[in-house]
Amino acid sequence: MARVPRQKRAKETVNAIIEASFIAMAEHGPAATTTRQIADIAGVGVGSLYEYFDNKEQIFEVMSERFVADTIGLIHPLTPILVRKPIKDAVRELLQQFRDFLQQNDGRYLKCARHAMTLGFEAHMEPLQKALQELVTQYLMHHPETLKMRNIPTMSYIMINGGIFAVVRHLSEPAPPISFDELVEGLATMVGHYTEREIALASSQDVQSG
Amino acid sequence: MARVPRQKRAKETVNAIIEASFIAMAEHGPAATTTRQIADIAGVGVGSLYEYFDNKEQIFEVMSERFVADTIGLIHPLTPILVRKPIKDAVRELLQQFRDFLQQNDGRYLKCARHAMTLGFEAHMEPLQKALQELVTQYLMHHPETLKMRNIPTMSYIMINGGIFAVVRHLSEPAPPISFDELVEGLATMVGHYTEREIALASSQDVQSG
DNA sequence: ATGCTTGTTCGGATTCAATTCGGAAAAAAT
DNA sequence: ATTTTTTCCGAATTGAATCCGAACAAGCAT
Repeated sequence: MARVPRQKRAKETVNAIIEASFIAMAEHGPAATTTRQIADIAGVGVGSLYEYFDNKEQIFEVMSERFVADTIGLIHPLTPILVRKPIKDAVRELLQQFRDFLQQNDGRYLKCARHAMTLGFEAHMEPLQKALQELVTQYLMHHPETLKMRNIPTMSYIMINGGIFAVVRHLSEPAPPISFDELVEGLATMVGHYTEREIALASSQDVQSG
Repeated sequence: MARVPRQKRAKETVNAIIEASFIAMAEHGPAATTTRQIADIAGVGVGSLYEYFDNKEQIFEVMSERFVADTIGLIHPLTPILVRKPIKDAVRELLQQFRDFLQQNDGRYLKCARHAMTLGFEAHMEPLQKALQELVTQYLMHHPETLKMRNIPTMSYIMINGGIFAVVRHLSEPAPPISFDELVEGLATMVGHYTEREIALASSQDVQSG
C-alpha cells in the first residue's frame, strides 16, 4: 500500500475497493477486470485506487491475503473439534466445511479461488500451510498411536499440498469427472488407509524388535 | 492463429516466437513479459507476432500446448516399462523422470510450470490427464489383483492431480521442508499403502460374501 | 467561529504496452 | 520478367494503468 488510511472515511474507501474487487473479479475474471470497473463498483474515482494500492496487482494480492486469512479463520476454531474425531471423519468434516465456506456469499470465494491460481496466490499460501501444519500436529498429539508413523513431515507435506490442489482444481473444473463428495471420500480414504497401514507396520516392527 | 505459415521461413519465425516466449517467460514471468521482449529475443519485429497469433495470450496458449505435448511425449514411451514394475517402483521412476524433464533446458519447463497456473494452462492439461489416466488403466490391466480396489476413478484423480502439484510445488520452493527424494518416497509409499490396504479389504470382503 | 495543517478524493493528463495497418521485401508461380 | 502470394515490419493507434495537482473534508489549535 502506498499510503495508510487514517480517517474512518478512508478506511471505508479501502474496504469498498477490496469488496468491489471481489465482485468484479468474480464476474469478469482477473484478466478482464479493469481499474475503472473496480472504481465504479466501489463508487470511488479511479485515482482513489492508487492512494492505497501501488497497482492493480496489489489489489488482487490483498484480496488473496484476505481470502487466505478468512480460510485460516475457518480452520482455527475447527481445530479442537477435529482433533477429537477419527481421522477419516476429521478429513471429511474439514473438507465439507471448506466447501461451505467457498460457497457462501453467492460463491464469491469459490469464483475467486477458481481464478485464484491465475494470480500469484501461491505466494500468500504460506500462512494457510502453517495453519494446516498446526492442525496436523495437534491431531497427532491427540492420537498417540499415530506418532508411530514414519515420515510424518513428508506425509503431511504431501497431504496438505496435494489436498489443497486437488480440491481447488476440482472446483475449477467446469465438468469434473468425479463429484465433490467422491473427492472428499477419496481423500478421507486415502489418509485413513495410509495411517492404518503405517500403524499396522509399526506394531509388527514392535513385535519383531521388542 | 490468425494465419498459417506456408513457407519454411515463416515456420521458422513461428518457432522462434514460441522459443522466445519460453525464454522470456522463464525470465520475467508471464505478467512482466511484453510483446517487444518476445519479438526482440526471437529476432523479429513486433508486428510479426500478430501474423500468426491473435494476441499475446494465444502465444502462451500455444506454449502451454507444447509443454503438455512434450510431457505426454515423456510419459507415453515410459508406459510399457512402468506397467511391469511393482507399483512403488513405478511411481518412483515416473516422478524421477518427470523431475529430470522439468529441469532440462536450464529449468525452462519448470519455470513455466511454476507460472503455468498464472495462465490458463489448466485448460490444456486435459490431454495430459488423459495420458496419465491411460497409464493408470494400463497398469491396472497388468496387475489384475489391483482391480479389486474401489473408487479407482476417484483415487487416480487424486493421485494424478495431487502428485503433479506436489512435485511442481516442491521443485519451485526455494527452501522446501523435505527433500525431493523424500517426497518421491512419500508419494510411492502413499500409493503403495493405499493399494495394499484396498486389496486386503477386498480379500476379506471375498471371504465374507463368497 | 477562523485559520492552518493534514488527510482524502477525484478525473483529466500521461505513460506504456498491445494491437493494427499499409506498404516494402522476399519467395513462388506464371 | 512479371505477376501473385506470402512474409515481414515498425510507425501509428488504441485503450487501460498509472500519476498528479487542484479541490474538498477533517482535525485541531487559537
